[in-house]
Amino acid sequence: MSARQRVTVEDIARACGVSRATVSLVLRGSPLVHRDTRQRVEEEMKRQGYVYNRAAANLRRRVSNSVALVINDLSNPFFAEFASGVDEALGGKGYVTLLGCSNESPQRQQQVLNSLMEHHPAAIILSPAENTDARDVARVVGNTPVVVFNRMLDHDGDGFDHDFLGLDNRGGAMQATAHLIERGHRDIAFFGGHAHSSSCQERREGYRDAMGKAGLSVRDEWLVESAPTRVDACARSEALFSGKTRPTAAVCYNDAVALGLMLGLAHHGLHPGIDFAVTGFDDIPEAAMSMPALTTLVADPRARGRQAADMVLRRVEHATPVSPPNIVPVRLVERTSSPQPGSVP
Amino acid sequence: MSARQRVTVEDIARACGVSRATVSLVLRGSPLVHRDTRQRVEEEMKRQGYVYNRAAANLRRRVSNSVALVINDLSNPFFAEFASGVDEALGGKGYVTLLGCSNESPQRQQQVLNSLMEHHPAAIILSPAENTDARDVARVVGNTPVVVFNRMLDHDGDGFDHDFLGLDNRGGAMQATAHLIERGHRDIAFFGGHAHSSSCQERREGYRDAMGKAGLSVRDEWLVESAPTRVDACARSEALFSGKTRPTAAVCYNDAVALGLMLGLAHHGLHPGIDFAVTGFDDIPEAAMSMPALTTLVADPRARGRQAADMVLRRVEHATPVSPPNIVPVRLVERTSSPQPGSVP
DNA sequence: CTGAAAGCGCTTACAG
DNA sequence: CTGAAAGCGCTTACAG
Repeated sequence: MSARQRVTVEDIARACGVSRATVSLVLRGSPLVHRDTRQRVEEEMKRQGYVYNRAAANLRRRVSNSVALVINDLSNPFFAEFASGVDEALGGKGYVTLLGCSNESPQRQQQVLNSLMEHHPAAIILSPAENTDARDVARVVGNTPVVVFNRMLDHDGDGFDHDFLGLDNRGGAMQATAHLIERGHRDIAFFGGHAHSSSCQERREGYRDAMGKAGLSVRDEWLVESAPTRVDACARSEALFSGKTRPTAAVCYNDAVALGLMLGLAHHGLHPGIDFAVTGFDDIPEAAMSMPALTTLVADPRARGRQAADMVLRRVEHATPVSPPNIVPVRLVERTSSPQPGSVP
Repeated sequence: MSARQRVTVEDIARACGVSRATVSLVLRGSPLVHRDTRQRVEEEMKRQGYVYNRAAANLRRRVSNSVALVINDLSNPFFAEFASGVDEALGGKGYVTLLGCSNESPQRQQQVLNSLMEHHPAAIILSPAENTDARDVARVVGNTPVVVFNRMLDHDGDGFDHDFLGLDNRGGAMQATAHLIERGHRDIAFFGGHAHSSSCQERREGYRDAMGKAGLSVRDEWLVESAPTRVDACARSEALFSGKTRPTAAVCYNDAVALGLMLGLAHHGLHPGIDFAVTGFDDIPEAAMSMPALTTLVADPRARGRQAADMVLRRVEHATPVSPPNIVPVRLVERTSSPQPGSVP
């Protein structure tokens, strides 16, 4: 009673007077074993409190039922929702999620990947830290299938084969910009994000595309960088009004930035949704609940999480080759934050 | 080249002309092996791209380096931060996080626990779904150390030994209520939360304590339930004004509820922070950024995550017994959402 | 349908 | 310091 011995198939087999193989067949639901035998075995397992040791089984079968999920920033609701979607889909298919957080540090991410690889996951879902080098990732993951989410890696393509799931950043920003132009705005800024990140670059391109197509010019002082967070966006908001031509609207890098900007505007005596128009990107839950409600692009991170899990499991289970990048369209949802041009001086 | 054989200690041993035991000693950093031998082995491992199989090692050593983390709602920033803190602390101590999400469903939680148990985690950190029955949890976790976070389980104490980490809900709500009383409010409501949840009950008790101590009465219609989310709180906000004595302030179940209420007040033409006072609970990042900034209680979920990880690892590594419940004090932070009584009719 | 044997990749005494 | 042997808990052919 003291030495807490784990109960194994051996114990069950002995108690039932059958061999270990038979117990194993019961465990795996084989039709080979007689239903009476099966029932006896199952009752004995319950009686002794047997719990399957999947690690041992996986070792013997040379398979894995874990998937590593490496997240850059779990405190960002966008990625938390994504993670939740991944876990939901993996769980539904009998896989277990090995979680690792990089907190946007490529060094930490490398450690996390190394540590998770020791568990030989069947696949890896990587929402990379900013400035992740594809060659670093390639070195550690070996030939484990990888799907990269949301951001492209630096030096991508240098022989690191992986799936990619991302949003149509360019198209989304185009939609947002076109929407503001339709509303009558001509002096439109692009606000927030780190200019070196692939998603920011793509969104800026979409913005430029739409501006160019409408024959509108883009002023340098209308391209304002910020960390992709509410706090920094709020702090940087006055930069929008430092030039001589003040914009009447801003396409924001994402919702967090847009909400931060709205707050900053309020501090400057401007009323977003009345005398300044703002759009976001992502449609986080707060977007619909803000005052004014935020016009934004629906990215549905939870669905993206399920999708990433499905992509990676398809590769694992059907040994399919790497697919071309999977770029998900985003849909504009109009709310009250993007009115017609108002009384901005 | 085709049959992707995994490289094992055997391969390394053969290539170096040593035994598997020697390679194993190198892996585990034993001082027993000569430094030249060690170096040869390490180089060979690098050359062949060896990756340690920790599952095999754990099986042989009869230990585990994984900890199961079961989260009720990852899309809630409070729990996402908590999860992030757990992962950070576990990773720092060489453990890996097995993630599972219950999405507030006790049934799903049971499945998740069952699935995670097959990996024989060293410990379990459980942020339980509402209405989780302690006996269900006890049945599946066997003698694995468990720390329960944030909410008490139903039928707790019936022989299910576990650690508990929670917030001082009662004390926190007392502080918030006392703060409003100090500001001059007398008609104070308690708004939001599910009345059957332990945390809501405790917070309501703290509220009643403070009201009673100040000789103020609590009216039934001032106890308003809601789901602990922004959306539902917003929808339920008019219930505050259905009675004949309208409150001038509300102690809210948590920040999400407080933010939702503020929005609902705005829809009713009330200006929170000017003619109605509101307090929250948790201090989520949005709290400081809202308009008006939310007076609330600092719970620091990320630190709580690290703390939960430390608690559980102490039990695992030093085989310490279950501790008494660990109730963390919370600190009031005063912001602009809780002014003196205003012009409420 | 069931049993005996081998083996997944590692570690642990036990000799030398 | 190193080698040979046994074993963690399971599964997989292979016979019967």
